[in-house]
Amino acid sequence: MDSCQTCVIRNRAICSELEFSELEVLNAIGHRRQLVAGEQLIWEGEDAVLVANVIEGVLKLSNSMEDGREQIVGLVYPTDFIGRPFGATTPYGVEALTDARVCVFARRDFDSFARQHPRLEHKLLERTLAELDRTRAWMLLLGRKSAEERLATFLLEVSQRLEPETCSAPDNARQAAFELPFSRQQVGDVLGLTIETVSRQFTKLKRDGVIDLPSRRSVEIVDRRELEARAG
Amino acid sequence: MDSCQTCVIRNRAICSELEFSELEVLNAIGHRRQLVAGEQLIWEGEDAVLVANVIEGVLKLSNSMEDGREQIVGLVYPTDFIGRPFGATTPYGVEALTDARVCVFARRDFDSFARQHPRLEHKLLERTLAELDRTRAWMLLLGRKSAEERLATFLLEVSQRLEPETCSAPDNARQAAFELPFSRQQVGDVLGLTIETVSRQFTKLKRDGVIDLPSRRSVEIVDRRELEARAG
DNA sequence: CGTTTTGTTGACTCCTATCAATAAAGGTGG
DNA sequence: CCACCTTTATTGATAGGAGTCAACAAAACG
Repeated sequence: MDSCQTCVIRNRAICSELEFSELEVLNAIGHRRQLVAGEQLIWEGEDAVLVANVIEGVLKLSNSMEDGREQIVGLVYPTDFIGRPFGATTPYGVEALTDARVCVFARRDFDSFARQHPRLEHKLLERTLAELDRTRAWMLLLGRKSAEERLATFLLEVSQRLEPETCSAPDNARQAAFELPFSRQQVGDVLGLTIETVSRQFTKLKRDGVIDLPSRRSVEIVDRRELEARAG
Repeated sequence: MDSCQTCVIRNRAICSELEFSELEVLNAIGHRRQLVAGEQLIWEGEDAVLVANVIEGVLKLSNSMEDGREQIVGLVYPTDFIGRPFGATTPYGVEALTDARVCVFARRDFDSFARQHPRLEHKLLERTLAELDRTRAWMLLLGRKSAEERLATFLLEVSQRLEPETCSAPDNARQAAFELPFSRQQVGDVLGLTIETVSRQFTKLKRDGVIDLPSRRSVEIVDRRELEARAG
């Protein structure tokens, strides 16, 4: 049952477009792994021994400094690819933010499989290019936006990437209400802010009637237009 | 004479590893273009009509906001690839910071050539992955580093990527003295700082004997160890 | 329930942005 | 080659936004 054939992300991850016979090979070199929230999959700077696909859950990629300062440099959602193929080391740590299921491969196995399957490499290239675009857009936020603009931008992005449990909604659906898979500290680590500043900005957006916060981790976008205006 | 055969970056760009016959095809669909400092090659958000390879010079990739705030999201040097293959739009502007020579391709021509040449796509994938790593490292700088740490980190990186005119030095040579291809404003746009803050940090590093500034655009690293310490 | 973790709020500080005035380079044309 | 003008960089004074430190509140957890 844990095979590519029954995989829920089968048609949306980089393994889509592979033929039946190819999938069997891929299935043989990879295996499923269940992660609990907070579990580390890859340590920053370690030899790049594995790569993976996210099946379910949200994970963070992060860089940190010796003195403890940390910056989340990427968030990965279902269908996203994790790890550093064709490289000696994975320059960022990977940790599950929610319970998660991933499909992991030994990097060397994956590398050689990929090199023999141009369609897979092409998919990976398209994904990597898209991720680079997203990352660069985030640089504008980190370099030039105010705390309020950062949080507003973040909430809008999360509402797009967090799809509803039910698959009935259209592909580009934006959720008005959702559960944040992040603590305040993690939101700070994504936005380059302290936890206190994040908290104050949440409070401000709520006080101004732009969002509602039914509970610690849940957010409801009350006035999307206004939130977009505040995103800069 | 303007052919791939005589190209100075022939063996270091994504076109390396292509065979003679393939190079001829590539040569036919691309052409050289000379840019003067300040010339815009691609506008932010425009249809992705062209991609290019940098032969000589330095160019910036930047994102900006309606109110004029700008963030440089990437710097490209000789052998680097420019543009957004397989995508509808190029989400950042590309402008030459120095006089530059590039080898440009219509994106559609390049896309179809690439899809037929897995070795080229593989090279492009490796480069894109490396660029993504560099970009993510930059996020730590933008999100968490102080002005002094940012400038120190920047000077160290530039000294690595700016190779000497003479090709005699080893591949990973780090220049102690070099000409910055950037104005103070551009340094600010890379680091997410204002021009005044950049200027003050330059002055401070000079006053402390870590660097010397023989002229506006030239920098000499006097105490690399100390500069590294200040880079965080 | 008590304990621990996480989040909020307040007071205050500090770093960087902003505003403003010079100073130094760089170009241009006589 | 030099005066003139423009652009770029430096420096100072001040303000403001986010960080820091600290107390408290509210969930979460056992």
